[in-house]
Amino acid sequence: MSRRVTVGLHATIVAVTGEAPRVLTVSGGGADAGAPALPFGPLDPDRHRTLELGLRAWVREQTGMDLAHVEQLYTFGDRDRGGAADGRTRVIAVAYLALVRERHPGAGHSAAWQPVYRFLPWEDHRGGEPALLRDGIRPALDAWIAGAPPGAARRERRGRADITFGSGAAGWDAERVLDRYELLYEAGLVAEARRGGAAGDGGRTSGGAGFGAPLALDHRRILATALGRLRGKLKYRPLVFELLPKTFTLLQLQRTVETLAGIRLHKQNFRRLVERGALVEGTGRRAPTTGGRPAELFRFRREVQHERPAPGVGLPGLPAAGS
Amino acid sequence: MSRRVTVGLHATIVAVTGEAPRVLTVSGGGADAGAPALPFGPLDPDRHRTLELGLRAWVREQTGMDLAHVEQLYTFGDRDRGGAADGRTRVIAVAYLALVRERHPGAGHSAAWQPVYRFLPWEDHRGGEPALLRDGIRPALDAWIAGAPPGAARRERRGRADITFGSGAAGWDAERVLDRYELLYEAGLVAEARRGGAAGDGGRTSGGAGFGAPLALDHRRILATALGRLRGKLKYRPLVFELLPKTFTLLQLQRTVETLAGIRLHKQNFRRLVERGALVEGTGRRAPTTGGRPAELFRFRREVQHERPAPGVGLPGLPAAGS
DNA sequence: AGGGCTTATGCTCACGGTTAGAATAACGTG
DNA sequence: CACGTTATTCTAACCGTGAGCATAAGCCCT
Repeated sequence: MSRRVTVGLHATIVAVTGEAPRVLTVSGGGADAGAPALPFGPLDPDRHRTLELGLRAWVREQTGMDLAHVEQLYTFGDRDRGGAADGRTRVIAVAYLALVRERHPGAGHSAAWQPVYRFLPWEDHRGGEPALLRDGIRPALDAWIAGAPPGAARRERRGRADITFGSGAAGWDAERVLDRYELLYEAGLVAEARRGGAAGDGGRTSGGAGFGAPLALDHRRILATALGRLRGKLKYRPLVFELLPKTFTLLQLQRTVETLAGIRLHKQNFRRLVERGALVEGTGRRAPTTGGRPAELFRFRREVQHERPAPGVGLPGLPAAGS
Repeated sequence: MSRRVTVGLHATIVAVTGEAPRVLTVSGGGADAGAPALPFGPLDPDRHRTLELGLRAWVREQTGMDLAHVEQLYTFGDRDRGGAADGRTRVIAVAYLALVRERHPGAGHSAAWQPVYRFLPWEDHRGGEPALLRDGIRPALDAWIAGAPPGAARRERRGRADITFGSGAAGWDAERVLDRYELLYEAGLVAEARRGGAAGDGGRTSGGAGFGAPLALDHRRILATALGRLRGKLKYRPLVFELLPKTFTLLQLQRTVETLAGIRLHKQNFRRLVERGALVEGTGRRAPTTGGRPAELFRFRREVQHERPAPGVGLPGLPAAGS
């Protein structure tokens, strides 16, 4: 007897406040042991004219929030990804990334902002390589590597770990968020890997409950996809400005980028890049001083998008785009 | 009464032969006047364990072809995108890009290879800017721009046209394939815009049947998405090698990249880039001569993927990745 | 008022990669 | 053996980036 197909719309809503990227979560529904979830709901084929409109409707309902910038991320459809109450429905998930400025979860809703790096703690390298990586993850990965039969299989694991988590020659590539999460998943080092999926190693490599806080369903995978995409896109699209107030100082701008990219940037060079790219223009006004020389307030020049092909803030490793 | 939801799996299968990128099509089904279609079929929630496996199954059935490299592109779900026989079913489309080496459509199938640039003729700039662009598209776009009320609205159209089709300061950005198709669609300059969608201008701006050959449903939009993604990804992923025989000359490699990117590259620099990136290694053998000094045959070094973070062939405009 | 602290802003220098060609090598052909 | 063709090597100018020094402009303190 044929199963039904349902399409779920999932929103990764990101804001930056207090030098931390945050994601909006709702209280996890049912299946998993109360892990928080991303806002989501099924596509209503009658009421939702487009997928994106359906997403906006669900988000408004669950969080009271209107989304500005929204983009599609990826569609997940494995049979075992969960999300179905019964076994008779096949649930496809279309995941979106949304960026918002405000911070009010909308009164009367159970939505709450959570720091992104609670779920992906190994991704924040602003204070150097996190201790968790050195003391927890790398050793666990080494064990996972050693768990493979010697020879090609083991070299294969070693190569993947080196390239995704950066080691030796290859540095840390901030964009490989999804690769890293998936590697940890396969190695049985995140809690979700033990919820029914086929963990490569049976999960025996890990000691505790896995690294980072879990989310419901495959929502942490979606979050990893979102962060990776966001980091990549910062370089060639002026997305940061969706997260900032109308006027801001260059340091605020820099901090926001650093917060998302998870790395520190050279101040003077960052300033040069932004100004040479004509991404901002100074308002004459200065910001309320915070201890030093007061900074000028800038505003985003929306026109750039109609002037240059790929305006972005430029992250190290890859030169800024636009010949 | 609630409509049903169906998920369609669509494949953009690309190969390069004879200095032209080609896409595999099947004879268009039903609705549209026989325009060719991409291979596709509905997800069977019972039989297809993952979306990608479902796609492979449909492609094998319709074209007798086994796919190697497959990646997801985008999910289309607008209510008016068509694809439903009756009005009672909501059809979501998950589109994929696949790269293949071979050229045999598999005997006994109606599948055929079509040059990609038949459908997107304005995208091939290898011989300089195509005449169609100068004599056909730009004038038509100018008319579309002039059709907007003076002031902000008109400036808006002008800006979009300039940035997507490159004009004046902004050069031609090979990756903006989708932007260009969508602009032409909005301007009523492609045949699909008149099949029921809400064309911005009612289509009155265009003379003939629209630029480029149409495909069934929204398949030309999918093709544009695929080509744009492919062009972008060439830079930081060694995808070209999926399209080449096991050994090849550097010129063959260059021609394949040029073919996809739609632009010509500087020979000496291309060679240096590829060699410095350690993407290939020479076999001692030489290629059968074609008139000049015989070229050495190279092979792809698969190991690079485990050595460097973002190996690709590098297109002009954006420097090659990997610091 | 002046020293010291803090953050903002301006400027320079070296390095590495890219662009654009010139120059040379190796093969077939008339 | 000169010539046309394609392959391969090398150079020189240029540009953007990475890193750090130097100066400016506020505050707080004595």
